[in-house]
Amino acid sequence: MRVARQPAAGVAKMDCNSSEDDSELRRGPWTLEEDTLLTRYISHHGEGRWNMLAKCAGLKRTGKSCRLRWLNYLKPDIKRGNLTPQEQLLILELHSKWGNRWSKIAQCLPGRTDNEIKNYWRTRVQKQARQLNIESNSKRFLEAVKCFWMPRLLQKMEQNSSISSSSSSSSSSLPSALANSTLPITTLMYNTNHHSSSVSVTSPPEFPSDFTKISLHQPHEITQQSTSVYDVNSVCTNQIPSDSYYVDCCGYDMEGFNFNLGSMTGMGSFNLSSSSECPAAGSDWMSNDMVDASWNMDDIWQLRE
DNA sequence: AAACCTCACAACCGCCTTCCG
DNA sequence: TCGGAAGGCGGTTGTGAGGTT
Repeated sequence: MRVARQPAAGVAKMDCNSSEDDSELRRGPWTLEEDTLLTRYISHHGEGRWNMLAKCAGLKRTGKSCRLRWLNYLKPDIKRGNLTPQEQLLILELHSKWGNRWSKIAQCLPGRTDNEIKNYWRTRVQKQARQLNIESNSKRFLEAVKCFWMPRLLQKMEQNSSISSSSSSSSSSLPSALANSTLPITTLMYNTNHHSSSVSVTSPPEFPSDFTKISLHQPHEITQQSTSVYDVNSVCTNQIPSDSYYVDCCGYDMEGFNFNLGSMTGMGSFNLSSSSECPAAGSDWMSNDMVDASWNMDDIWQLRE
């Protein structure tokens, strides 16, 4: 965890409505003492009435500042650490549905704050969009997320689950990574049999009917091929090679989708091959070092070299 | 070892909405 | 019904840590 910034020397600027007390308002990083004061006060009196709370607690902070500090940092049920693949997947899904409605998205991720999700999106997702020279709010990027990133997160989840299940109970049909999922809204289904496996994310009843539905399959009945360049129609009709996972894009309008992961110049096709042209989608794209919690989409989007 | 760069994230800002007298 | 205060939210910034050159 990062060390808090040094307390800012400055105080809040005066405005026309400032009282004398306001001129002493502190800004900048919170000190341990302030955190203690705020936590102690809220534990005794509860949240709400933030301006009054700030005064009563003896904090020289605005109510807003106290609220933010509590909600984003001090609240006991806040989760720390990297976002899990499940959480990342959910964020991608919900963002594709709701856009920058961070607080709404955060409500679906217990223990995660809107600020954290917003930061995740800005620092990781938008970074990838920049690297790919795609506008992060463009349809093109959205499709890239849906068709590459999401399935890989699913695959990651499956990989995690198979590792954990093999280390515990190999006969379990519900991997612990999924069984332990805290996702409140997304139904995760996992099936495995002798030759095939799938992970599906489906919409719960309370979601609109067009809510994202993606499935990850590895159908055994399709003949192996060395490369897997195929068009979107093939994907949507399940006529795809089996050396790669594919996405069931039922929930998406894939018409006119022009995207080639390898060159970014293809028309009407995209590449999930295991060739060197697209190592991210290759058979070794998910090596063991991606299993740790710090895994992120950089691993997915290593498109070049 | 130092300078520089990038990343992550806490905190702030300003606008909008809701609440309340 | 109105106006001010408070709360909520999304966008932006500042800064320390860690990595790279």
